[in-house]
Amino acid sequence: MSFTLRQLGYFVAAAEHGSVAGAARELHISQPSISAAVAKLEDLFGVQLFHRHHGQGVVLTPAGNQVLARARGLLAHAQDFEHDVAGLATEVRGEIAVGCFSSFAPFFMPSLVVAFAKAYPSAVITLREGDDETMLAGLQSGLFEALIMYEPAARDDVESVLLGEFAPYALLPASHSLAKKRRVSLHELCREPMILLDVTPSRDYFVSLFTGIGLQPQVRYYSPSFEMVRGLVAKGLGVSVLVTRPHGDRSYDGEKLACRPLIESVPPGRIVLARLPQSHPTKLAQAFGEFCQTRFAAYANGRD
Amino acid sequence: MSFTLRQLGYFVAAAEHGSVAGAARELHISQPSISAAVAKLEDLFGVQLFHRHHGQGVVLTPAGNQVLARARGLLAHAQDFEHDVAGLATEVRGEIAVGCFSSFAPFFMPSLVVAFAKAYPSAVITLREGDDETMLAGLQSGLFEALIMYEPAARDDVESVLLGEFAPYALLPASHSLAKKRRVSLHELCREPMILLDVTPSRDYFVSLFTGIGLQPQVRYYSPSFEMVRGLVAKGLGVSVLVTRPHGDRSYDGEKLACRPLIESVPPGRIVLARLPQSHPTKLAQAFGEFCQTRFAAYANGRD
DNA sequence: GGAATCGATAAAATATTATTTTCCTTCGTT
DNA sequence: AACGAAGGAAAATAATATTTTATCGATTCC
Repeated sequence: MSFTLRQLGYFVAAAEHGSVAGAARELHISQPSISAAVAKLEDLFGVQLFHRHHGQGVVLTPAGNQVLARARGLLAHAQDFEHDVAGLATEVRGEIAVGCFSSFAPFFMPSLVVAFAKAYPSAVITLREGDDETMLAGLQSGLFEALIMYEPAARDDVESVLLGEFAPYALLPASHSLAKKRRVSLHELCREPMILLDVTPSRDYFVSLFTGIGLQPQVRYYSPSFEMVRGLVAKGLGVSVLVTRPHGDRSYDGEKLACRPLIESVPPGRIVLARLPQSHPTKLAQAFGEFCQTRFAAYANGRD
Repeated sequence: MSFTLRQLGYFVAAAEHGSVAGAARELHISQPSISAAVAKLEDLFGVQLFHRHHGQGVVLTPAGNQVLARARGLLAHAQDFEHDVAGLATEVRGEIAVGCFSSFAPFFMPSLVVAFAKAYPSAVITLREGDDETMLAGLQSGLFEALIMYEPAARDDVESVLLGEFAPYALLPASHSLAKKRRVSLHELCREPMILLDVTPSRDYFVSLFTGIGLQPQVRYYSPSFEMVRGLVAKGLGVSVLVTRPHGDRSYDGEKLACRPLIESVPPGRIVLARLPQSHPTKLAQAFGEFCQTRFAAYANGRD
């Protein structure tokens, strides 16, 4: 690619003016600049573009005419390109890939995607979900720009903002004696067989609720499936502690469940929006971040 | 237009390699060149294009991905442009505007255009005709690239190559006594009333045939129309001298004409191809010039 | 732990682009 | 015919960009 967009622009200007000097005046540059640019193009292309009529401007050769038409097209394309790219930094549009930790993806993401699409019609969200490590790796490798997940251990290559804190609750069979109380304590729960949602990093969080106050839960079943945990609890095989809570209080096979707040004041589950530190994020990425924050704030007000 | 095609190319290469250093090796330039180009683009666009993973290449940001797609498009367009323009200098295609002196345009141009179009199917000839001065002015102003005309007075801003020499002939009414001879002399003709084709520069040429040998023709009618001259001669109003000769020997109103060679050896009418001196003519212009020369050479062999 | 790879940076060298000045040609005017 | 104005080209110089040659910090692989 030997020629320059600038040279093409000078050539087009000269052609439109029928005058090198006139084009120079319009572009606020010196006349020899244009003269040199045109000469260089002619040399590069091996084709004479103008007839020089001394003291009386320039006239396109037929070849110059054909070059002019194509040059205009290319310059227009370049301008479109610049406009589009500049738009990425200044307008909320384009595509944004978002990741979400699987466990709570179905609780937040569908409505969030819809609401965001409504707020920013010219933006497109691409969604991915997966386990904690996969998602973090994907974020780092640029697979997506934003990741909604439980607050990870502090790291310098990922920055995260808190979206909301969600208090864990006890999950009991509806018929369980503890279900008669309005609130249950971890001490009471710890006497029951425990059914643990076996997903990183939730697992460690749930266990830490007990160990944090010196208790040691008796885990009877480990399951990586949220609904499996609910099913096991519903059938009376044990109790569990969870954070996210679906709308209905029945397991997939129809058994009734009871959710009760914990008596103890425990550290809540902290859901964050994680992003790679970027010196120049797109406007869309910024808008998505702000949107998540305000939306989760509203969410917290409505629930807590 | 602040960015450069070169910068875009470097960016695309880096994106394709997932590595600044790798792209540098492929392009046979130094690694900092690419690093700087990408940094400049990011600065210009206000958008981060790559995530830098130290010691492990670069990964496109989602924004970078969108820029990449458009950059590829623009670069492809630029390459097409370059290819097309280069083709003007190396291939016989495109458009060429050709002028022709009206007087003999209908004798040569239709078949010449057809033959040229057949020889170079991807070339297009645009044809114009007019009087001598208009045509020369058009050539100089770049209205067309080539001009077929009678040899003009020598000038330094137009170069011309001889296409063919055409001997003038005497045009007589078929019933005229001179028509009984195989050849006629200018002296004999000069005794008849003369009907002169009144077109520059033909007029001066025809008169000079007589004055060149000390004769003074008695011009009865001046007409700028070739067929008018033939009609007047056919009706017995006088005789004429012409160069171009149509296929039939009848005037428009059906009267019969006779054409006879001149006895004297006179300077022939010289038809030339005139062009502006161009340092870099298109391949098409060159091809047209050569085509005209070979075609007129064949023409001369067949006729003279 | 050490070698190798990758990307960013600083400084020097090189190219490219702009500007100023001057010259030459052509055109319109006197 | 002479003159000045306008337009373009050429040469010299100045200002910018780009490229290269180092060098550094960070990371991965062995």
